[in-house]
Amino acid sequence: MNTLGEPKPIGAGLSEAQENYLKQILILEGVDSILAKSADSASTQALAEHMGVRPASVTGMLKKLAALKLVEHTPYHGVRLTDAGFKIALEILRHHRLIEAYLSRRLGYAWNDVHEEAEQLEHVISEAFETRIDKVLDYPSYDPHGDPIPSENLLFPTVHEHRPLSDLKSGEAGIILRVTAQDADTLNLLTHLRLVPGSRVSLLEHTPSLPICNTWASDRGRRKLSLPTRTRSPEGVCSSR
Amino acid sequence: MNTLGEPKPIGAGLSEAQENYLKQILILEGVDSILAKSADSASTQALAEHMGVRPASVTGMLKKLAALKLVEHTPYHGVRLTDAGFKIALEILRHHRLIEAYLSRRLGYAWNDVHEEAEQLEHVISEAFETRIDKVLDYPSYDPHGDPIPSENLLFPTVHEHRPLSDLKSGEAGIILRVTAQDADTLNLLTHLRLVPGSRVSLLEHTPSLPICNTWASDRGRRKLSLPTRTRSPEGVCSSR
DNA sequence: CAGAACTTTTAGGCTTGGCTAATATTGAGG
DNA sequence: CCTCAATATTAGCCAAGCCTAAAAGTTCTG
Repeated sequence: MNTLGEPKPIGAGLSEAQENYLKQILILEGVDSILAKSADSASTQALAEHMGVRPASVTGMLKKLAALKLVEHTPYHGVRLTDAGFKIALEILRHHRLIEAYLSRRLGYAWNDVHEEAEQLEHVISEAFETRIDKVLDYPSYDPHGDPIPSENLLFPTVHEHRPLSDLKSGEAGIILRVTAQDADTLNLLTHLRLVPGSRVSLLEHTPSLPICNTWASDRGRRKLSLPTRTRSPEGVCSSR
Repeated sequence: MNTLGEPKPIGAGLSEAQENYLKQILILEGVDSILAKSADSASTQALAEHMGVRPASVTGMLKKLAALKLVEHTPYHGVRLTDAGFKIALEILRHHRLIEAYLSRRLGYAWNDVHEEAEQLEHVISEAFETRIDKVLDYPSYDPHGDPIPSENLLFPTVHEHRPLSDLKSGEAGIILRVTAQDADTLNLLTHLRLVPGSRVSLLEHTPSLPICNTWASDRGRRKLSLPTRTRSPEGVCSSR
C-alpha cells in the first residue's frame, strides 16, 4: 500500500483542499475580521461560495473534517473550528501572510501579485522555512495588505483602531492601514489611485457613483477598505482621478 | 465541471507525479551526469527503483507521458524525453537547484537540508518566482552540492573538468567540486569529515575499508564524489577523522 | 402554518496513480 | 538455435479525493 498523494506536513497529513477549507472557515468565523467580535459559525453556503463548489461538496468535506476532530459540525447550523482545527487554520493563515510579506519585501513582488503565489506556497513550506523567513523579516506583524500575521505561537498582533474608508465624513483624513480586497483587478485599480496601505488620504466629497467607492461599498455590504481613526492629516486626496 | 485537482503552471498542467517522472528520466538519461555522454535511455526498472513504485506503474505513467508527447516510449527498450519533455524536465531541474541555492544562500539552510524542501517547492513556484530568486542570487551556475543550474534559456553552464574522488592516487590533491549523494545521512557524514564542495583535500592513502570511501565506491558503481584535475594544492587531508 | 431558503442525504461519477497477477519480449549462454 | 531468466507490458482492481444533481429534510419568517 504505497500511499502516495503526499500528506503535507502541516498539522498532520491534510490535503491541500482540507487545509483550504479550514482556512476559509477561520476567515468566515471572523477571527481575523476587522469587525470581528469573533466566533460566528460558518454556513455551508457561505463556504460553498467562497470555495467555488457546491454546498453538497462542502457538507461532504465537513464530515471528513469533523471525523478528524478539526471541526464541529452541527447539521443545519454551520461549522465551528475545534481547538485543533483552529490551530491548523491559523498556522496556514500565518504561512500565507508571512509568505506574502516575504515576497513583497525580499523578492520585489508588487503587493497585488503576492496573493496567488502565497496561495500555492502556503501548503508546501516546512516549519523550518516558516521560521527562517519570519526571522529574516524580523518577525513582521502585518502582510503587504495590512492583514495581521499571527505570531509563531499563533497570537495576533494588537491591531490599531481603524474603520472602513466608506465611513469617513467629508473632510476627514487618515492613513490607509489595510485592504481586504484580494482580486488582482481591484488591487490594480487601487494601486493606480494610490490607495495603498500606508498612504494618507482625506475625503473631499462623497460620490456614491465613484467607481471604486462603488466597488467598496456595494460588495454585499462587506467593507473592503478601512483606515485608522487615530491618524489625521490634511495632505492626500481621495479623488477619482 | 469544476476541474479541481489544480493543474500546476509549468509546462502545461502536469501533475506533481508526472513532473517527477520527467525529472527522473532526465537524470537517468544522464544529461546532467558527470560521466554524461548523454542520451542513454531510461529503463522501466531503473525508473521504478528511483521512484519507489512497481515497474507496472511506471509503464502506466510512461504511456500517459507518451500520449502527451513528452516522452518517446519504445516498448521493452526504455524511454527518451522528446524535445518538449526535455524542456519541461530541465525547467523542473532548474527550479529545484535554484531553490536549493536560494535556501542555502539567503535563508541560511545547511547544504544537506535543502534537498527535501526544494523537492516540494519546485512544483509550485511560478516563473516570476524563479526569475526573482535567480536575479537575487545574481544568476548562479551551481547549487550548494555543486550541481550545475540550467540557465533561464535552459543551457547548462560549462562544467570544469573533474573526476571522481575515488580515482585519486595517493598524494594527489584537489578541490571538491560536486557531491552527488542526496540522502541526509551521507551528507551529514560528509559534513563531519569536512568533505564539502569547495574544500581542498589530498589523498594520504587508499583504505578501501574507510567508511566513507567505502560508501562512495561501493554504491552500485555510481560515483558520489568528484573533484577537479586542474587544481592541485598540498594542504588539506582526507583522513578518516 | 406555509413556503422560501437553506442544508443534508443519497447515489453516483471522474481522475490519478498505485498494485497484483498473468502474459509477452529480449537477449545471453549453452 | 533454443531456452530461461530478467525485464516489460497488459489487464483488471482499488482507494483517495473531490465533484455533481436530485431528492428529502430543516429552519425560520411572514
